[in-house]
Amino acid sequence: MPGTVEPNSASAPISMASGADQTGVRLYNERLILSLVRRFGWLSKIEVARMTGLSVQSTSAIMNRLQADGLLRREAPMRGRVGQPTVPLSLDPEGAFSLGLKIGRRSCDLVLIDFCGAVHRRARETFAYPTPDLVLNFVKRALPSIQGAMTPAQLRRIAGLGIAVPFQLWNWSAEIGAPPGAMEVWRSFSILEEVDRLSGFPVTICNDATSACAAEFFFGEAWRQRDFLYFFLGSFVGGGLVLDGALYTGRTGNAAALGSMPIAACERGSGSTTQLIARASLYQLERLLEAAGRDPSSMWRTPESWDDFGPHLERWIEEVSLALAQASIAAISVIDVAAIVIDGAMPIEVRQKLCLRVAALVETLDRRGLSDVKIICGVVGADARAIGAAAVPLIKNFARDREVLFKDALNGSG
Amino acid sequence: MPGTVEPNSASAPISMASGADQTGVRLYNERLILSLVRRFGWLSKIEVARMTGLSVQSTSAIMNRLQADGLLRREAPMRGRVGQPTVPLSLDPEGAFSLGLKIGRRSCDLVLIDFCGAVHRRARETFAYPTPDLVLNFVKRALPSIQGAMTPAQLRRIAGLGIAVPFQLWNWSAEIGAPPGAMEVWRSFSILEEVDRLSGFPVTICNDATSACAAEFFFGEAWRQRDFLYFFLGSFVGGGLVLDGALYTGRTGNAAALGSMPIAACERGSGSTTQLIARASLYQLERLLEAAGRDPSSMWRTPESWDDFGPHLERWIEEVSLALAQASIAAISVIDVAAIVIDGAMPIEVRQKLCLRVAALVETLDRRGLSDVKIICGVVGADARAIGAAAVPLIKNFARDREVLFKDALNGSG
DNA sequence: GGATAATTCAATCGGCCTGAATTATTATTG
DNA sequence: CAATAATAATTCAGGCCGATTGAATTATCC
Repeated sequence: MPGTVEPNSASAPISMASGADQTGVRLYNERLILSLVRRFGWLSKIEVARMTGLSVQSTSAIMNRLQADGLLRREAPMRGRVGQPTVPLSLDPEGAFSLGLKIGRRSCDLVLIDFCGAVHRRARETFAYPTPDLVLNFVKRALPSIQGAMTPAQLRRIAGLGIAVPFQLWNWSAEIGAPPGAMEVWRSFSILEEVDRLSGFPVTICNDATSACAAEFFFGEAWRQRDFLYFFLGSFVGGGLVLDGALYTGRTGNAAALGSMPIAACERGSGSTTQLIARASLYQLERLLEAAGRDPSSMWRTPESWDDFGPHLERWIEEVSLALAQASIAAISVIDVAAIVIDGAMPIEVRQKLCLRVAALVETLDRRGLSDVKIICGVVGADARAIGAAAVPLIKNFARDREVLFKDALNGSG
Repeated sequence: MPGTVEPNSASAPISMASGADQTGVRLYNERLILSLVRRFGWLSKIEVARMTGLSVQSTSAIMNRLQADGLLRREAPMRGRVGQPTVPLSLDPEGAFSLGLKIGRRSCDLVLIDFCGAVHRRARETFAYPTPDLVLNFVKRALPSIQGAMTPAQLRRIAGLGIAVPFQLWNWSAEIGAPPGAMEVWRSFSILEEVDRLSGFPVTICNDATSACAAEFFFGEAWRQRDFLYFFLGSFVGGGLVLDGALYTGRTGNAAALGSMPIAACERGSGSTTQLIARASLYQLERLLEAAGRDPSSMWRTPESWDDFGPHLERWIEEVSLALAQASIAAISVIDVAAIVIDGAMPIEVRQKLCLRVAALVETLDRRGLSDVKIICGVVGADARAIGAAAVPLIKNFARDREVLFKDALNGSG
């Protein structure tokens, strides 16, 4: 019997792949244009048409629609050249709003940002260590207060609420400084569901470092890179990843769990490894300061100035750089990103020093077979996690996903 | 002056992002459907409609077109249930052909495969070490011979020629066994351009392990995984990556250069690292055998049976497993793939033993903060590089790229 | 007023969608 | 056991939506 084929397990994990239609095209083009405008600050319709390859007429129609929707804003026409003046269009900051909840080791923050990433309002609560009750009560108080200050029009434009939370809080509880077992509640507690119940708009959750990466991607300078890997040094170090101009969150929202990367131990012999998290986190600096009889609390109180930490800071930077350099090499042997961005809850000078040192150390390592990589300093800083948490709903709504439908990718099936 | 915005560097690296139109939708849906049929062996129009969310009418139109194009083939209708019988459609093996050129350490292969990955013809040349002349002359002889045996209709359906070549051949030349400096010619020699001149159809080039990954992705079993990381153990170990159901080749075609990953040295103290390539490659087994006074050439001659290598093989497997386990953990802390596939130019039993051992060792490592990962044995084996090289042009033409345009990803810009 | 550049108006095309009709099989029934 | 009903797969016809092409309009500088 010809053509009797066997396979077809038929146990299709139903609809894992969706077909496309015109509405998808519209959505795709709208987001593409918004991304371009975000990226270049402002653009004229003609420039957008040239960049996208869309016809001027279509571009015009789409951008007029976006303007009518309040997402784009007409700027003052630019005269001086022959012909009708260029009308620049830029993002309207009031085009959308988003909330970000960052849950940290000793504080949590709730911020309201606009479409351009500016922080409009913020609330903060500090604690010895985080518990679900503390966080929820904080949200219950802070959320109405923030919403109360918004106009009805603004309220309608809230895209969602993003949560940035360290993954597996219950691990590393000793390092957090919580009593043994105190963090176990987080294992079964769904902060997403609880906040969802309180808020009334879409809630997303993301690893805190991936959130920080989202901030750098959407509002920072790193968009100049098409792909980049991102380290955020908070109490614990973590990471994020941007691929093909889109934030990569992975199956579990835990993509780029760089803190868990094994790093060859420096001192000990016998090829043992320790996780990056135990080598490149801020809590190690805290330990160093404590061991030297210093009060480390200013680390967290004034993340703008660490001028008086002296040799302890230097020592920490050196150790961290070594670990980050090794992690960077390991990472680009998995994904050949063009750039690695380093940011953290620390003064800009410290971040810059760190970046330079990592860049120098990377040069000393065995890079045979690897493409070159730039080490770049993040620009958002300590707030990146909260702002990034808020950025995630905006990205979900207004940034382009992985790109398809290249118009020049012709000859499909002939 | 209100609205005078500064940025807009205007130095737009012209058209980095293309807009979408209906032809893109068509292309996308065609490729999506071809991928689904490839994946499930055969599917009826109704099943495809259900999986994609496309209307039955559109699905029918698209699949009829693909059938008219010779890419899909009607199988015998299946009776037995109420209603009109189901007509299964499967890939037509004659729908497309592709050529793969694999350049290796001691041989090069040229294969012709069909749309389903079956090898129709092959040619091989062996040498002490590869030189551009040897390879080009081989192609000049083998290509006409292979093409000569094809019908005109088949010739018209050749999608292209893919080249699989180790990256940076000039590094590791000592390990290849070439005289010092002999591999330097490769530094400036563009095999792509030369073969392009000879062949007349589109030529692509790809790292050899990424090519092998392409074979596993397109023809192997690993498509069951949406994302996976891939190790191929040849003379040198290398890797590949599949993300979101698409082969990830990276900026340089050198994505997942896993061979360059730093691995904590086992014996030596002081936290030094060595590249994975020096820990998990077949040439180390060759060295072991040579050191034991054995002739290692049967390794390459009979990659189906290594029965008599005894304890040397065992020792090699143990060392390689340790290195691969460490590399696996490092890799999933960068990308949280659900599965890691291990394949290589070795007997199936050896591959299986290796996979089991790696899986066991992964369990013993510190995986805090990481998602679980399956270790899977590749099914293609030694031929994966040549077949994969040929698969690349097919993938470029007929597999879906990164996916966008989810129909259910609604609410774009309200 | 002429050249140039930005923008819009009008008509067409391509691809998917909805709704109705057709076809081929199995199940039911007098 | 033949006629009819039920079911499933497929196709035909008309409409919608969004991008395209071509022509016209507007605003500036020379």
